[in-house]
Amino acid sequence: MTPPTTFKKKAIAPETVSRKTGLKAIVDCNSFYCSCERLFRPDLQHKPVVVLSNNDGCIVSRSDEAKLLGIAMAGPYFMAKPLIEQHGVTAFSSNYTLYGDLSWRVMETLRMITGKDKVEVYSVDEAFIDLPEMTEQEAADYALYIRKTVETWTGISVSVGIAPSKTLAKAANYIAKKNKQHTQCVYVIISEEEQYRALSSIRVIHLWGVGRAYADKLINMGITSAWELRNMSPEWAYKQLGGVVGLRLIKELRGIPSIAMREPLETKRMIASTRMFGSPVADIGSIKEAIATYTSLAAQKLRRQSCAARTVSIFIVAKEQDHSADFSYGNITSIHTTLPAATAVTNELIKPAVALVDRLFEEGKSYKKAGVMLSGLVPDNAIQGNLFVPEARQQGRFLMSVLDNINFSMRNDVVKFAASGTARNWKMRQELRSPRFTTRWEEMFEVK
DNA sequence: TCTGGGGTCCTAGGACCC
DNA sequence: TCTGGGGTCCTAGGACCC
Repeated sequence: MTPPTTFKKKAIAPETVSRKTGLKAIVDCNSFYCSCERLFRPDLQHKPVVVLSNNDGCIVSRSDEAKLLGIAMAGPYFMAKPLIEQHGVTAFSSNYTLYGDLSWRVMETLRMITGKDKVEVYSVDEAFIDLPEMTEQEAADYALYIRKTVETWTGISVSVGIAPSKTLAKAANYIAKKNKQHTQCVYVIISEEEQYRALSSIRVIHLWGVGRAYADKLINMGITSAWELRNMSPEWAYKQLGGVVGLRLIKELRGIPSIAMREPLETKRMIASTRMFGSPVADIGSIKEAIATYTSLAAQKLRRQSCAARTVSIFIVAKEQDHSADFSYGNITSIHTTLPAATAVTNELIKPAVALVDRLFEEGKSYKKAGVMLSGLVPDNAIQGNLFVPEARQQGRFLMSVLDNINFSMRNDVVKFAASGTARNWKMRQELRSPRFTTRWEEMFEVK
């Protein structure tokens, strides 16, 4: 079984061997946030529903009925408002506590069906699943089984795509969603004929890994369908589509898995907490309160993944003076500081973060957004073993875990740091939020 | 008047080291 | 006057994702 002596490390490209690697599934919740809201409002079944982003700024989820009315995804709420009122669309502010809980139930269901270590949670409403080799028919049956089980156990409807690679599975999922009656929300791409049929029907912009910039470029070159892209050479893709990224894309489209399944317990390398303000803020005190609050949020996330941070960055975004400016290129200023030692203790992060505000804030300007980023993350046990960490630090860590538990089970603002302030005139609008049915006793769903 | 909030990966270039 | 070849780490910026 030893390789021939002439074997050279780079001479043989293993991917040309086309080994049998099984299949990948992507399970994607249909209009996830809307589905969550409707779960507790059966009267809204088959009625148009939208869910808004933080601050009620954009539309981030639309039911099929809302899509049919022509309400744009990620469009500003105020622009869609006439359409929403005209058709009696129900709008909700986002309720992340509720969505997070339902997401967990969906993912648990998938883990119970397919095995704990087979599921890679990709986002709040999507997961990849590692599957063994199957025929096209077996895969279709299995996809249907997944869909029905998740729906029965959680009340959330999902679409399932199955293919040899993640990118093809995403493409299959796209077709499943596009054509719900016909596909029953499942689609499988395995054989070359099927790859041809499926990819010919998909525009490049709808591929996973192709965004606006690349799509424009491809269309300018006369490449419009996913099938045409698939048939370009790897060398061409390397040159035109961002090096190894493009190379991977082409391979994946040919059914050669090149994006690996991720370890389930992988941790984030950077943690951010940022928000728009409810209304523009011009005094430094309020900005500091906001930064302190975001820092404690970020610190909670940090501890949840058992890490500590070495670098603290903050940014603030000034309100544009002229209205012609493209809003996404706002007047953003940022600054960072490196701590003497990594920490996960909230007040050790708040202090430097708030100090940075003094260096960024300009008197006379008003601001619409601020944020905190924690990076240079290291596992927390790396610091716990440090002999030079004073006793007080250990106590600080204990206090933090108590605080996290309280905040998890009670209203988030019951316990907070004094630096976060109490007036909170900068906080975001959330006028249309539904109750946290599944995680707050006092807001639990009532059966009549 | 009103436009989200997270993230990831990759590349290039500079500083610095041996 | 000559001025290598490798490596690491960091930062900025671009592209993408949900």
